[in-house]
Amino acid sequence: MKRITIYDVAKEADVSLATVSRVINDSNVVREDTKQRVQEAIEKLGYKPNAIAQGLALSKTTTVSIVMSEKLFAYNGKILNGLMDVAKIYNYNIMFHTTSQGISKMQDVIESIIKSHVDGVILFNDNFSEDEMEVLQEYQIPMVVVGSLLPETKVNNVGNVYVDFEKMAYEMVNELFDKGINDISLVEDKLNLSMMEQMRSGIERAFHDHGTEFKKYISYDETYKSSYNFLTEYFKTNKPSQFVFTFRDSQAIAVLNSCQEAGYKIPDDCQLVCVLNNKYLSMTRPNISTFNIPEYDMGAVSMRLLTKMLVDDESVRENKSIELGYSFIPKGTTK
Amino acid sequence: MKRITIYDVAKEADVSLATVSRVINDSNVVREDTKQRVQEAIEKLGYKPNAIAQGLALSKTTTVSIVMSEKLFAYNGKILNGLMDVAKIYNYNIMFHTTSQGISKMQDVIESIIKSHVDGVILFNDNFSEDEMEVLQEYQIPMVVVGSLLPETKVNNVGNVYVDFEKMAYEMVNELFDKGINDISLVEDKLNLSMMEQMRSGIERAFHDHGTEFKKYISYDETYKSSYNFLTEYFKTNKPSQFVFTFRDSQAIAVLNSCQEAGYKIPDDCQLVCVLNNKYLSMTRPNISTFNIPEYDMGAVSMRLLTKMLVDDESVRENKSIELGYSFIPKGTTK
DNA sequence: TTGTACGCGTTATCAA
DNA sequence: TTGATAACGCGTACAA
Repeated sequence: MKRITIYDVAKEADVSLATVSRVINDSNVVREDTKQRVQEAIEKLGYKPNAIAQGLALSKTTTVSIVMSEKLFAYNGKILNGLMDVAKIYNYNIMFHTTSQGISKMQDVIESIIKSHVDGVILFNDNFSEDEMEVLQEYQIPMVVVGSLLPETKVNNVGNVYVDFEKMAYEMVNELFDKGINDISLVEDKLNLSMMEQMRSGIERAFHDHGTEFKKYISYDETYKSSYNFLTEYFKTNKPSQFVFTFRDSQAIAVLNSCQEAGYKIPDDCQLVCVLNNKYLSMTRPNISTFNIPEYDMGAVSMRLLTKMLVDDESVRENKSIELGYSFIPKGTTK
Repeated sequence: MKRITIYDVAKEADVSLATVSRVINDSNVVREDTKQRVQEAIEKLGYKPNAIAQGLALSKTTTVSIVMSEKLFAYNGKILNGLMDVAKIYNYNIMFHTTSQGISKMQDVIESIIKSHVDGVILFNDNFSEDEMEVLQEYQIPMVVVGSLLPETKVNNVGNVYVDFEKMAYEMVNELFDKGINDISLVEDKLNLSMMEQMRSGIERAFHDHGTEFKKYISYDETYKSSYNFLTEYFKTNKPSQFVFTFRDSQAIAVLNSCQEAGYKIPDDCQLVCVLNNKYLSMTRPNISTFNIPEYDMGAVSMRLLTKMLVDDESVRENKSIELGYSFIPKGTTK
């Protein structure tokens, strides 16, 4: 079955292809009755414009690339939801790229982004180096980074939608100090290293403000099982900290389970917070305290920012950096 | 910055664009020294072929569409991983489409698939009607459906990679009957309705084989919270079934928590199985028994099947339906 | 208001 | 072995 082209429609409606093109693109110079005829022909033949040919003619694909690490997207469902919903509203197609250590290096992803001539790119944090961003920049591909605050960089003109994890950690630790709590741990999340870095630096700043030094940055393997095993062993000879920051659900649950099984009471012996919120935190006993990070909005705002940059870069030249708020959700693991 | 085209390379290497094209596409008729010259020019200018133009010229985009419902992809991470890895190997780009009730109806997704001229489509179950598949079929777009067994349909020539949930349920229930257990419930999962249908029919068949009738197909709202609340209320006046099938982690955990809190012992008073396995099932006490569904393989096999269909449909004409195995993983909620 | 003709960047066919 | 040139399907100046 041959695909219907604009020529077929033109012949059917007995006009030139230019006229058909005008009808498709809502030009208002077409006379009403010919417009009618053309639309009937389109309907009759079931014509759909070829986006590839349009892309070539216009040098515009109405497609944006989303890049995230293979391990992350199970956790970033809501961000992805936000991205997809807004992309749908603006009629953008999504090219989806994942990166992982072995099979798909960022290098290949960049290569395919450039070849595909997508109109813009959305990058998740922890996925790329500055060099890699510069490559994209050379090709003038509009770009927004979603996740945490982008460090000062020579790569300019990049959109950034973020939550200020540094501030979040800083404020929380200050409050803890006010309550007399100073034995605080931060459990590393290898999937979100840039966010970890910011939280750590916020905590360090708070410690420093109180004339002391933060030492309990805990780093071990990334799976629930190994975390759980590590901690179970650890708690045989060590007491838990007064307060533990974790980033993801599974880390928090590992702490909760191992700690409770070692005979410690939560939140009495050890308070616990998990930064990223999801339903699993409500399935434990007690429920795990967390933050309300506006994940869906992070996606939605990022995509909206990108579309603005695509339509008219000037209009957003000065405010490509958008901070989103957060709030603490106390549950059963803090007091 | 103007993008480098094949013309620029031709001029730089002092050959015609035809020759450049031959070098790019590994034609073996090019003399070695000119090939050298061209490659140097490509290198020097940083030329990358424009995939859009290639797509137009070849009527082939090396892009495949993946369609899944917005709510599902948080659960289908592993399938997606399998899909992406294999796509990467065969150098296919991925167009990612999500469907949801409001914003992006399947109709729009189909429209954009057709316009994009992707080479093939991978559909997740529960995402489309037979009519919608027929539309894709009309446009001759190769298609594979991943998830559960496709029912007999007039839409032919569709790939299908599946796990036989009907058999799984049937076998398990038979074993239960052998052990004298006949009070069995199946909790509906609204996110995976076609799989539910198959499990239900497997259970019904087993009941029928034993001369009785299956009645405990339980259906309520889909979130953890509402499930938990429903069950908590339910167990105030009702005993749990001897054996409960759930599909997703949150449903299983809702049963586990509410049941235990109502004073029932698991697995003594009530046995529990969750079909889809993930790490959260190991975070509960006791750990929840489950099945090993080869999710990653489902994705990988699907994509490989699709690429085969794209390259040479004849070679796979007779075996487009691929069943993958499963196995039971007993943990603490069964005995 | 409509049509003609060129350009978008490739591949492929044919001559040379 | 190489080079012109016609497609691929569309948008758009420009002409009519």
